[in-house]
Amino acid sequence: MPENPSRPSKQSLRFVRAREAQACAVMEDYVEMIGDLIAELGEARTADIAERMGVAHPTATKAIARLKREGLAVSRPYRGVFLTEEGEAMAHRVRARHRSVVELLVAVGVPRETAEIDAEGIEHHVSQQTLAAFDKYLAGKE
Amino acid sequence: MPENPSRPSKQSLRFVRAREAQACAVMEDYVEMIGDLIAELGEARTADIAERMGVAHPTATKAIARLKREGLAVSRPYRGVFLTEEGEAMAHRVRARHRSVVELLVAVGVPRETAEIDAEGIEHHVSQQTLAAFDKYLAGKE
DNA sequence: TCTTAAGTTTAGCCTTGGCTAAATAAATTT
DNA sequence: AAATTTATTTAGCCAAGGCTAAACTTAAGA
Repeated sequence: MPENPSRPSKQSLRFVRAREAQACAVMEDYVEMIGDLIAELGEARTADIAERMGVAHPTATKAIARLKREGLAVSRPYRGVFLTEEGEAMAHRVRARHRSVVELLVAVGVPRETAEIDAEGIEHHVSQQTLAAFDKYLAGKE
Repeated sequence: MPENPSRPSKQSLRFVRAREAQACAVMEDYVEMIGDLIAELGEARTADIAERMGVAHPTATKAIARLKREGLAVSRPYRGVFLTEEGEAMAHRVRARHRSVVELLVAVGVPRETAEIDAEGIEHHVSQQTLAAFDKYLAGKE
């Protein structure tokens, strides 16, 4: 069997990795957003989540269902959404990474507003090692 | 009508952008890969494309069909795939951007091997402005 | 309280991008 | 030339993540 996607060749590894990262991206975004809303407003409602994510309500509802299924969030019907400990932890991690990515982009000369936009897509593909390098670089800058 | 996904709020813009970028990502990867294979081997066969992208044959076949539908590639049944002028142009653009992203990551201290992996996901979210900033930064470092 | 307004969920559709299994075509070997 | 191997495509499945329209709950106002 010369072809076996479960044991990818050296060449294809980075594509497989990128796809894996992408699969987490949406969940990470929702978790972070729910964290933000709770911090700001005390609770995260479907409508607010949808509005800020730029999607229709039912899309947010589906995403929330998936978060619950994966143990990242909890909610009772027609009530606000809250994060589990695991969700909370992910939100913190994601928020910190987001900040580092934005700061690094700014540090190398990207306008802040552009950095904010691009970071939203970039952050999900920044590995531990790369994040560590970013933080070290930023620490070295002052 | 307070909610209208087609005119996203300021808050949600960056998510909409990230989703748009993601939608192009797969096409960009295939186009670049086809370009690589043609450069290396003179033609791009389905099996080779699939192998290097880390997917099963039929997945590559489907992607190729979409490339053709969008005017980026051409092929006759059971024959190799080739790029249109538009596809060629995209391949060049993507390749250049990829190089810049890798070099920037290396320049800020990311190990080259990690940079190669992470760049694969990151590159698709690097806007013109950010790319310009990267190139300027790299030129300054020379 | 009862009606209306606002918010949430459910139902059902679409596309993308994965997959496996089967059919078909091309190339190679005997 | 025929048979076998190799390569490609087709068929059909699945999940994710979009959407709209309709149903259902909750909250608010008359």
